[in-house]
Formats: sequence, structure tokens, C-alpha cells
Amino acid sequence: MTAEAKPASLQLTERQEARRRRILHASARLASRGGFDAVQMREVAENSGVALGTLYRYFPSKVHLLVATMQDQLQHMHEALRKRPPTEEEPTTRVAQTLMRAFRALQREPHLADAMVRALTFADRSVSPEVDTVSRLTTAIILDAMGLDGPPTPEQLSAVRVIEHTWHSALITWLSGRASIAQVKIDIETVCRLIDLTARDGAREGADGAREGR
Amino acid sequence: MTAEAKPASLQLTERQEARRRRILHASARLASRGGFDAVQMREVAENSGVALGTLYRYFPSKVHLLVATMQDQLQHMHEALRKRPPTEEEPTTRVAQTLMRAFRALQREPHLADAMVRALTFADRSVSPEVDTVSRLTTAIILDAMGLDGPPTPEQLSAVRVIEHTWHSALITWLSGRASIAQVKIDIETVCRLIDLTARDGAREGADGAREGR
DNA sequence: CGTTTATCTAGAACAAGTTTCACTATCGGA
DNA sequence: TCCGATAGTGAAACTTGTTCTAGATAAACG
Repeated sequence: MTAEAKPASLQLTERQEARRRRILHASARLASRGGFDAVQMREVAENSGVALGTLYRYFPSKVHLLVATMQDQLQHMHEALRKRPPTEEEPTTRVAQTLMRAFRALQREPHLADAMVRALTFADRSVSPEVDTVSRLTTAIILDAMGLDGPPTPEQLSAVRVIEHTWHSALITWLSGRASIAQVKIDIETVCRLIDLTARDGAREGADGAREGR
Repeated sequence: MTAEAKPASLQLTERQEARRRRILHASARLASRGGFDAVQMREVAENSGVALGTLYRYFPSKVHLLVATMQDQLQHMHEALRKRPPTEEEPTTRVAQTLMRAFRALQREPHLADAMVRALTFADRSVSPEVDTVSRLTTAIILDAMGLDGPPTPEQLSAVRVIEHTWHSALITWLSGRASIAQVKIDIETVCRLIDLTARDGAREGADGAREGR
């Protein structure tokens, strides 16, 4: 894992944009078939009609490629969610509902999910910017689901971060067969209760305010 | 990633036990030096005075090896924590304190932490049993820190699961340089408040409700 | 247009995880 | 103690991610 070459100049020509699409498409297709291991760089190159060297110019490593694939998929999901926002009343349930919806979408392509999530957590520092983009996308989805009026408070951001942690990790335990779907649901619902807490705390004052010592 | 050969018969002879130790030791040493990538199977074999084939008989893949290494380290940490249990009063703070202590221990060997955690989250189904063992160990540590009287309620177990999720995921974001130590601390403290929630929900007033005061 | 430069291609080469094979050493039981 | 089964050794082979090289193409620009 060395990887540094820049992802091609910032302004892509039309042909280049098309190549990029073909690559991402091939990547997702192979991933859907057999997960992380089935995404083989030579095959991605071949399936997208591009030389191996070119593939590496666009995505400097397999992990980069799969994280980019995840960005792509998340973007789609974000749009889909925007079109049909959650129906629930309570922010807590809205978030839980949204995440479970996303989860069911992943369930439909478990191998693809496997490839993307494994890449995401396996990514080292050289992929940080890309992983960060994914993280921001996820955060945006959750914040959307919360349906806040104003900007989120720091407490709410913390809660969202923790929800995200739980989301990723729960996904992994499910993908590796160590947790059932029901279990994931419970975990999601459990962590979402943190939102209630921040809501309550945000309006705290009177009640049991003074906690947390030394 | 194929890996299946069983980890040698259940009853190890003395020499075998020694081999196993040497291997784990070499693994940890190499990991401490350069993280996941620095643990090269050929080198582990050489450094522990064992043939490559033998190494693979003991640990059917690099990930198996590193997860086993993590088991080992966790065991040590569990013992260390038993000897000096957390000093705080509140279960919530006790857990947070314990996890931050563990976290600081990992900070001392960031490369080793990197190797172990990356292996853990990268592990596929073939490593599930081993990963599960690690998970149980972690759960035990957290439950210990909570210092419960009786057996944990289902809600409490859910909270612990979520704390564990957060712990792993926060660790990853720190290891890949996307979150600061302070950030991790906040996340841990945030998720630990779930414990308050279960306590409040689980405890019907009277009995052990002498918390709030102080 | 013609030239200069960045991109792309084909394919070889390299690195590290994993497997295989032909032997040898060790161990547990008759 | 001797023997068959099991475990260990050493080295080569295989797989797949990654890098490198030389030549063909396409783009940018005067």
C-alpha cells in the first residue's frame, strides 16, 4: 500500500469523465458479484476497457477505488432519501428509520456492501480525504433525517458522530455474520436514543444538570 | 483470502505452546515497529524460528494471526484493569475512564494498535469465531467497569454493544488520522451516557435509586 | 497544420500473502 | 522400543495488488 499518484487533473475531459464512470461501474458490478475479493484490479481494468496503468492513474489503489465507489453509491442514496424523506414525527425515530432504510438497501447487494465497507475501514492515512468525504456524506444524511431547524449544536454533532460509528461498526458485524439484522436494528435504535438526550440537554437548565465531575 | 486449516489440535504440546508464543511475540514486535504492513508472514516465520508452512498451520492467515495477537493483548489489559479498577463512582464515568485508559495504552504503541484494529475490521467470515472472542473480551471489560450487582439487563447489553461499536470505530478514525484524541474522548463520553439511560429506564425508583443525590 | 506534452496502452516485473510438495523430525500408542 | 500418524521444514509456485517501461494517441498551443 504505497499509492500517491494524483487522481488525474482536476478538469476532466469528456472522454476522461466517461472512463471514470466506466471504471466505477465495473467496480460496483464486480463488487456486487463477489465482494471485496472479487474486485480485482486487472479485471476492473479489462471490464472498463482501460489499461491497468490508467486505472491506477484514476484510482491510486484498490481501496481508493472502492471508497470512491462508496461515495458514488452514497450520493445516490442521499438523493433517494431526499425524494422520500422519513415519515416519522420524532427526530430519533426518523433517524433510525432512515438508517434502517439505508440498511435494507445495502441488504439487497450484500456483496457490494461488503466491498465498500471493508475498504472504508481498511483505508489507511493515504485515503483519509476520500474517507472523510464519505463521512461527511453520511453525516449529511443523518442531519437531514433529524430535520433540525437551525444549525446543530455541538452535542448534537457528537451524537451524530457516535451514531455514525455505530452504523459502520454494526454494518461490519452484520457483514461478517456475527450479528443478525434484528441485532443491527436494536443497536441502531439504541444509539439513536442519544438524540433524545441531546434534545433534553439542549433544553436542560432545571432538572438534573450537574453531572460529570473532575 | 481462502484460509481454513484448523489451528492445530486442541491440546498443544509444550513445544507447540512455545512455538505459538514465539509467533505471537514476533507478530506483536513487528506490528509495533511498522503496523499492519510491517507484519510480513515470511518475516514472522523467520523471526519466530518456524517454517512458513508451520506459521500457516498455526494461523491460517495474516488476519487470523493479528486477531490472535489482539486477543493476547486484550487479555493482558483485562488483567491490568482488574488489578487497578477505575476509581470513579458513577458507572458511566467508570466505563469512560476505563476505555480512555485502554486508549492511552494503545497510544503508546500506535503501530501495534493499527495492525490489530485493521485486522479486526478487515476480517471476513472465516475469522468470525476469533473476532467474536475479541468482542466477548471487550464486553467483559466494559461490564466489569460498570460494576453491576446482578446480571446485566438486555438494555444494558445493548448499550454495551453500542459502546463497543463506538470504541472500535472511534479507534479507527483516530488511527487513520481523521480524529484527534480529544475527539475520541468526546465520542466515548457521549456514548457512555447511554448507560445513564438504561439505568434510569431499568431501575424502578425505590431499590437502588440512590444515585441522583451526592 | 506541426510540434510539444500529457495521457493511454500493452505487457513485463516486482512484492507479499497463500498454497503445494517432497522430505524429515516428533510423538503417542502397541 | 518400534511404527504409523501427525507436525514441521525448505523451497518453489501461484495469485493479485502495485510499479515500471517503451511506444502509441490524443490534447494543447503556437
